[in-house]
Amino acid sequence: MNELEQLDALVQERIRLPKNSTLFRLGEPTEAIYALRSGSLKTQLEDASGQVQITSFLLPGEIAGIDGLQTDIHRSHAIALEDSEVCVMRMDDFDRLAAEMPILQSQLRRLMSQEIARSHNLMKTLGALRSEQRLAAFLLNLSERLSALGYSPYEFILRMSREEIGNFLGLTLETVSRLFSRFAREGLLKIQQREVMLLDIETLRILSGVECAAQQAAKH
Amino acid sequence: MNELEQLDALVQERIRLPKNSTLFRLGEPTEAIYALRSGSLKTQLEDASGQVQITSFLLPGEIAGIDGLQTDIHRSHAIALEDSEVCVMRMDDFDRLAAEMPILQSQLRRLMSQEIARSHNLMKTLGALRSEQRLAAFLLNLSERLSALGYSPYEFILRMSREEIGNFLGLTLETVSRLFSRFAREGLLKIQQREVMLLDIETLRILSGVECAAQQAAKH
DNA sequence: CGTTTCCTTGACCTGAATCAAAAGGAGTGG
DNA sequence: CCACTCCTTTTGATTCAGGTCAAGGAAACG
Repeated sequence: MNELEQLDALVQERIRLPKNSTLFRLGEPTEAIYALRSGSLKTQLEDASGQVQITSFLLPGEIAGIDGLQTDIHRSHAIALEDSEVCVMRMDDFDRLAAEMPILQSQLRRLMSQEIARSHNLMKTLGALRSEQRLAAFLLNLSERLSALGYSPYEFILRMSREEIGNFLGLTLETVSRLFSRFAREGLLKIQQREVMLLDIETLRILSGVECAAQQAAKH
Repeated sequence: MNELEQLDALVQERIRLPKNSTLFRLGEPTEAIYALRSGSLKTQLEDASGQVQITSFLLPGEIAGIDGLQTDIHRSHAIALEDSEVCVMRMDDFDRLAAEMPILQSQLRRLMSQEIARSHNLMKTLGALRSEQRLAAFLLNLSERLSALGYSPYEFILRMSREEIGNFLGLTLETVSRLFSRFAREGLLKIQQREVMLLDIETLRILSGVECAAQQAAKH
């Protein structure tokens, strides 16, 4: 029985989320964490001026709401990119159950640690990579996660707009669009609206920043 | 009191870190988390090509090593920016003690949640702000944290080089240097090498991105 | 259908990177 | 204490990646 299945056992309550509906909003009390069962979500920060930064796109099996456990107030919005369904794990129940099943605590710890690692990697993407590298890394990341879910790593549908991708990657929607066109022109992928087909994952991987390693290896 | 004694036992071990020494390195097993007692640290990711991204600068009271709890392997380096001292909390001991003191678990949870929030905010800085906003936000953040420690929020010493600030903020060292010069020319601060004196925190705050809110408020 | 939202593409501009040079400090050894 | 090197920082000149502005076009939607 894997971790998610165990966490699943803790859950009776489910919520259906129509496209564009919010699972939680910034400022609301944190009562639960949520495991995405189907569909996809985005989470985003928003400051006083309305300026938004998307901090993650979630796929089935991934967790929303583990920020905000500090203050008991959500620090972000979680919004469905398509009709979705989540499992609710109330923190009260969690704590009660965790008293009997200590492993739950360490599983939550793992999930949080994973989120920290993910955020740090994203900081690297935003701080150190150029636009083409960012988009290539983004596509490969999606591809891998979908693959882990049993979907094709080569062909998938983007559930988010160009603008959302751009916001997430620290680029404008025009730049994202141009990069898609260029990648398509160069034969790396095919893209039609939100349907993507990755044609040359190896080159994308090189593009995404691993190429430095290859270069350095070549020198020796 | 028993509990306090236990807590004490948890952190009896201390480590002195000379400047530039490493507390832990990427790839090493995660045996403990570390609370900084004095001095300052940086943590940084490093990929196969040697490309580095600094993910945090730590001040006394802050925690290092809570990434890596997922895989039991550190995903970053932690390096002392000056002679420093840390308290060691071995995860074995922590888990044993937490069985008797459940509050420890929730405290760790808070710390991790805090780190997630911090990373997300930084993502916003890296993804959405322009260079001057990034540096202003960086200085104000340092100022606030130092202030919380009882130091002056106006006058402090940067323990990191221009290059390290630039890396952290996704800028080049030249850009950081130019911004310091410009801020000084505009009377926002004085800077001499690594000694900073903030002269106009309000304007810095406006610069750092809150100005949008002010503008919007002004419209209504 | 018409309307709206999203995407693409082009022209142009600008903020920050890059390249280059010099100057200031800090540490070292004579 | 000075002369030396090394490292960090500053500043200038130039370039360029990506942003901004603008206009069409294609899907999606009621």
